[in-house]
Amino acid sequence: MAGRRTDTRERIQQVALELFAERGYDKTSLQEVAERLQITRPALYYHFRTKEEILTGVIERLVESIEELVAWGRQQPATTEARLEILRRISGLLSDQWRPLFRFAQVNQGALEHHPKGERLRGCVISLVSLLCVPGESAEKQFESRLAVLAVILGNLPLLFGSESDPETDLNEVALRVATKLVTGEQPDE
Amino acid sequence: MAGRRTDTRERIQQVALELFAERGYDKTSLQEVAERLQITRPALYYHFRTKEEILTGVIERLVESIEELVAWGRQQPATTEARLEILRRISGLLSDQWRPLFRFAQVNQGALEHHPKGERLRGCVISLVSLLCVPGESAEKQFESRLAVLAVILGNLPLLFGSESDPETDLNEVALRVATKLVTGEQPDE
DNA sequence: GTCTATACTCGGATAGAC
DNA sequence: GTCTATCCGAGTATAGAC
Repeated sequence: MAGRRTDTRERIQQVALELFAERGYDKTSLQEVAERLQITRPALYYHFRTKEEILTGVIERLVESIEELVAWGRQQPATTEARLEILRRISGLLSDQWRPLFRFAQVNQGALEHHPKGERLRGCVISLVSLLCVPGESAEKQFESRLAVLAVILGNLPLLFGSESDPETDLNEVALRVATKLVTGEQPDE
Repeated sequence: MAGRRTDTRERIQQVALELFAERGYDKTSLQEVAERLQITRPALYYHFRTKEEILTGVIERLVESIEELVAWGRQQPATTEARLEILRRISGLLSDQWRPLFRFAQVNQGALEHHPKGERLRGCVISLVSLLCVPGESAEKQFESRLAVLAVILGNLPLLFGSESDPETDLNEVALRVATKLVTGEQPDE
């Protein structure tokens, strides 16, 4: 897993992620990918056997980064403070490194669903959303735990939750406060 | 807007909705649509000038049904009871008539984003999600109002919120209770 | 007014030359 | 490791049959 002479493979994946996130998987032609890399279309087929295999690579990166966070989150204690820390961590990643990956996931939701690796991706997204659930709890508490994670995620997608009235507010902040309330069971603390 | 002698046009839209919801817009070929209708591919072009125009028809149905609900919801009083009634109504529609339409919207999120009519669809989905917002309220309250609607919607997408531990629970019921709490500001009433 | 036959273009994919 | 040539399938356009 080392000593690759050129970096073409990685560059393809990077350009593909960009284009897939912008225009969507299906609407992105390999022609465009090749052009942006200054190579010809069939040249791509040296590095990947199929267009879908390029997708696979991008999905794997997404899956790995989520699984990493889930693994970390699982070995945190079940205290309220630790759970809030998990929420903050998710929010931080989303507004930073994860942004393009999540944009990609959102735009290509349909393509991901029919992809071989889609099952695994779905599984780890569920793990992420369920990270704050405690096994013994009631169905309602579990739903609230998941909703809290979702709230933080949605706080990073202004499209749906942008408040027309006052666009100044930091949506992330608001989402985090609402998620906190959901997890702690209402505690306005102000 | 009446007196069409054959129903081919409607049948195309119906079959298209089915296939788009199943396999996704891009992965559905006009060949498949035509085959399922027992006509030839070019015959579709008599009724619709392009594949995208078929999509447009499906989107319009979706938009209309949402706008209808939003219009009704907007003329409800701002009382707590009325807001809960709105949530119940959304939940009811989702688990019934809207199910295929929402599955379609979910699978084809990417395609919808790049469609001319996508803007309008997005707008009316935002209206739907914001239906319980009251203009003067704090950003937090508004976020919670939107989250309540989302919760009800998510309660109908078992994929993400299914509880492994006890799959017997009616997710809709749970979602509705959680949404109620969000709207009324915590009131366990049990 | 409704559909079929045919043909064109473009994008994904393969084989083989350099 | 990349390019040329080529194939195939899908969206699209048009002519014309009924």
